[in-house]
Amino acid sequence: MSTIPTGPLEETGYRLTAPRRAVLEAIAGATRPFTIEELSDRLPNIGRATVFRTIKLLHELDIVCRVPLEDGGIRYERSRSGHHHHHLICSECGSVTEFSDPALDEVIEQNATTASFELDGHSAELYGRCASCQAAS
Amino acid sequence: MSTIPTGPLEETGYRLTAPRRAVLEAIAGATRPFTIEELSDRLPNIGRATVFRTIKLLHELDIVCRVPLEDGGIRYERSRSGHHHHHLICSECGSVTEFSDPALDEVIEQNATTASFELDGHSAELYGRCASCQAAS
DNA sequence: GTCGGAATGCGACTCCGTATCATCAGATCG
DNA sequence: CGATCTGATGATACGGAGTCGCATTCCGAC
Repeated sequence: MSTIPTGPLEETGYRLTAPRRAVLEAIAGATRPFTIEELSDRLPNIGRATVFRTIKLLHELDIVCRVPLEDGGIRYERSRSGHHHHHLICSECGSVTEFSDPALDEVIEQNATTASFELDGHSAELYGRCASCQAAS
Repeated sequence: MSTIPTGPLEETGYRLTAPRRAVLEAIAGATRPFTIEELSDRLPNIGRATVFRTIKLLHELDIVCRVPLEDGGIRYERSRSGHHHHHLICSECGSVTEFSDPALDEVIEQNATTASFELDGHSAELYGRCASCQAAS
């Protein structure tokens, strides 16, 4: 089980409290993207509101990233790369793989430029079946 | 105000009812992406649930498309192209422009292939400021 | 015109996330 | 080490978004 750097919290003036440690540990121990509900269930001693608040904070600090599902649902995942990336989301087993591709970013930037659009950010999600689910059938 | 083909409804065995006509007309008259709430307000004689149901149906038939905003909110828009496309979303005025780019789709497919991922669908949204908002400042 | 079944409308309900606010506890400083 | 100040917590109420159940309506096929 990997640990999560607590630096970003301290450095930005946020307090490193017991509930936040607990959330960080739960996230470090997660093997797959989780919902707030699941996370909250694993932390019965911590208020639901605090879990929401903490995830929101960690999202702003790029420690976790938001994974939008095809059906509109949202899961979270520890951001491994720490910088911008995209997702391969398996609709069968729910696994999520991060990837980043300069070529993809470049094509996106080109489209923005063509439309005289001042690009600020973008998202790209790929939905389908992962390799192991294909092998399993 | 353009009209909307009713064919897709009839051809697939759905009934062309008065409420559905009203929703279709409201959508045809919309000048910008709308929320269900806004649509429902413009159709006071039609039940909220029916508006939800109708939009869901029209979305399945690709007559309207879902526009996911940066903050997680969702708007809908009449799908002009009728086929797969992406969005340029202005965070200042809220305008949405569709575009499609074979090169973008191709890069996405390449990434899927590289990861041995069986691609089923994808989404890509670009957030920033549109040309007219840039000109206005 | 009749009739069967799909569609509607109403209201209650669930789900997800946020606001409120009194209480608690990190971090800092003496 | 203990006081203090301020941000964080937790319980609960609240709000918006979307769904469900069910009695009623009405489309459209015959």
